[in-house]
Amino acid sequence: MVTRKDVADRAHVSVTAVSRVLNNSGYVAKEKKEAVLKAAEDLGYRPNPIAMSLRRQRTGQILFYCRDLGNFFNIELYSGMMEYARRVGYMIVMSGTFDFEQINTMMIDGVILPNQEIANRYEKLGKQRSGLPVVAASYGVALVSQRDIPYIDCDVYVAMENALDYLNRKGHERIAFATPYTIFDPVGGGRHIAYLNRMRPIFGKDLEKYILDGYFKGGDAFQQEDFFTEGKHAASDFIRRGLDATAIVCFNDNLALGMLKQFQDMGVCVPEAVSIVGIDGTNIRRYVTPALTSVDLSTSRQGAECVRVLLDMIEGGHVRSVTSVPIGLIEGESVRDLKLK
Amino acid sequence: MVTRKDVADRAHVSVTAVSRVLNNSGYVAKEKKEAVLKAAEDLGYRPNPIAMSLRRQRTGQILFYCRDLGNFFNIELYSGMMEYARRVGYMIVMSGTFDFEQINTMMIDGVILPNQEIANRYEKLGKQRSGLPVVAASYGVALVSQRDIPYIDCDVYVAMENALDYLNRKGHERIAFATPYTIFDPVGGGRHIAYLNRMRPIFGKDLEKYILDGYFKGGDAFQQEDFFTEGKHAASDFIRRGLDATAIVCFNDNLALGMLKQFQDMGVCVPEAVSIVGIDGTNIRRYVTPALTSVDLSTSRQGAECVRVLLDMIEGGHVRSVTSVPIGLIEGESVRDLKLK
DNA sequence: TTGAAAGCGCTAACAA
DNA sequence: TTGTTAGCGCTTTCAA
Repeated sequence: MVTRKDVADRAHVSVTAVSRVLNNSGYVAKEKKEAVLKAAEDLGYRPNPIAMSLRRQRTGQILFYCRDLGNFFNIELYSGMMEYARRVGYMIVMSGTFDFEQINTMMIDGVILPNQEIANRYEKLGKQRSGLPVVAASYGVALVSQRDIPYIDCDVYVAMENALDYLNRKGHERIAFATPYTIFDPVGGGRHIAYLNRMRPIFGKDLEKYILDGYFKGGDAFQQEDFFTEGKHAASDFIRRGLDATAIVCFNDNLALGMLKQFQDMGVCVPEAVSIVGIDGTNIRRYVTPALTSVDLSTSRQGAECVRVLLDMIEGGHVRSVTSVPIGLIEGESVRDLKLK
Repeated sequence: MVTRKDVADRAHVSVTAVSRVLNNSGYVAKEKKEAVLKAAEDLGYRPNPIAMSLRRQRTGQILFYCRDLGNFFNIELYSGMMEYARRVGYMIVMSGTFDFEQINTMMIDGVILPNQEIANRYEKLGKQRSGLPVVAASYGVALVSQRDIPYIDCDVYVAMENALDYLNRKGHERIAFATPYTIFDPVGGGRHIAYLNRMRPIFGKDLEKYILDGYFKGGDAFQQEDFFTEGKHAASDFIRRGLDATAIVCFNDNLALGMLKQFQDMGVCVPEAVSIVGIDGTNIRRYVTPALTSVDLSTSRQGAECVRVLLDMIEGGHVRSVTSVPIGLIEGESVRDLKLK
């Protein structure tokens, strides 16, 4: 390994001079400058990134506290983070363990937590290392229980309303909901509440029949969650219950894909027999037939915003408590227009 | 930030003593030891990872030189790397730029290159920073042009043979091939060669009609490649050419999914009208209907092996030139058994 | 205009 | 058994 000392020796100057040349700072005689440059070139000198980091007390790395790449949503969050970070010279490292303590052993300048539940836990258990900035992605800011952490929010209450509005416009009134969590579990968040608010008037006391829920047993925010498989179960239940709903809103795209798959395996046509809407708007929706109609949560944008806000804290010291990303809807082929009937 | 110095002051000992206690090395009097532990606890001391890294000249990080998470194959490689790395206390950072120089600014102990093409370029352009260990994933070791880098190989020649063998067993003789590269482009590698070898006797001079190729224009190993979209084009071409093949082998799963999607959009039934086999065995194959039959390349295993071999170089100094992962086949529902006819 | 020296947080050889 | 010291590679006073 070639160090500044080596360059200095070769150019017959001090390491200080080398630093000045390489950083374009301070005065240094022209000819010495050239000598340094040449020596550095000859030796193939490369600055040592670790030493740089130690010196400036900054790693240029951010932790995305997540391990599950099985959920396409996380992949998109991550992609958004990567792209933004890359442009501003940062790196994203990904890791999620059961042990927050491990965060303290990492070379990072800040942490991005993937949701409120983990953020809450972090507040309680993890905030050991003083001064490490943290932001969290959140899904309905009204449900955030404490505000010590800035949130980059995506309002899934609105997302659910978008899904239901869209289905209404297509003539659907009786709409079921599939979620892996139990319907009153706060983890379900705004999606659950919005559905209940909108559908209670429609279904009255029959409402709970139309809710396909509770597939995750002993739910734990840290477990690897297989939404796809639970979606298959939800589809089976839908048929078993003989529901007369014309459409189903799914907790997320992975789950929607599971339902779609199971329906197709059972010979139930989508969208002819039943329509499906996902939530997330992940890219994967394009890969299936029928292409999934899904609520667009601007996920990669949310990832990018997480990085932006975090860097604002790291570099500028600014803290903004909540940032939001827009919600849309992406039409696919998984919803039948009943008005064309 | 609390340092060992702070702890030392509070415990009325030297920093050396603190180090010894915290590292369980060397002698230190029992009562001092306890004082140190208590002081560290009181102060909430955490070792500074950057200083540790500088000291031991090791970052505990490995670069996966890749940026494209749109290809499920890369996601699986990455997952395999992450899991293995996690178990041995390393982190994987992911980044791929057009500029190899940037690698020199990263806090990493080694690099994993995602394929031979990039490895070749790296050899030519990048090997600036001396001593940084590198391994590469490869796809047919016979095609590796130089051996300065250890390869973790996955023999896609065999993979293609597996696909064709399987199709033969199911009664398919006339089998087309879809690839985004031109058929004689070495980038295509073993898949191409194996196909040509096996199908030339079948198709004779008509062979090239059955090859749907060349969709990537001005192919560049660094570009973001959209296999899915090119798969759609390949499917359209298949129909347009009016081919009488009963099955198609696809370059990879993403491309296969594109073909499947396009066939379905055009009303061509898979596998009734035409069978499809992918190569990769990515998890995504389960998400579509019909589930994709695909050659299993042990991708996450390959990712893990990349890390294992690289760590062998980093920590042990051992170098092994080629490591291989097994090839299998995962049955889905995208191949029709013609023998049941 | 230049370089010696101190320091970022940590470890290890050495001396006491 | 303990602490002083030098050093990992780099930057930045500070004095010359």
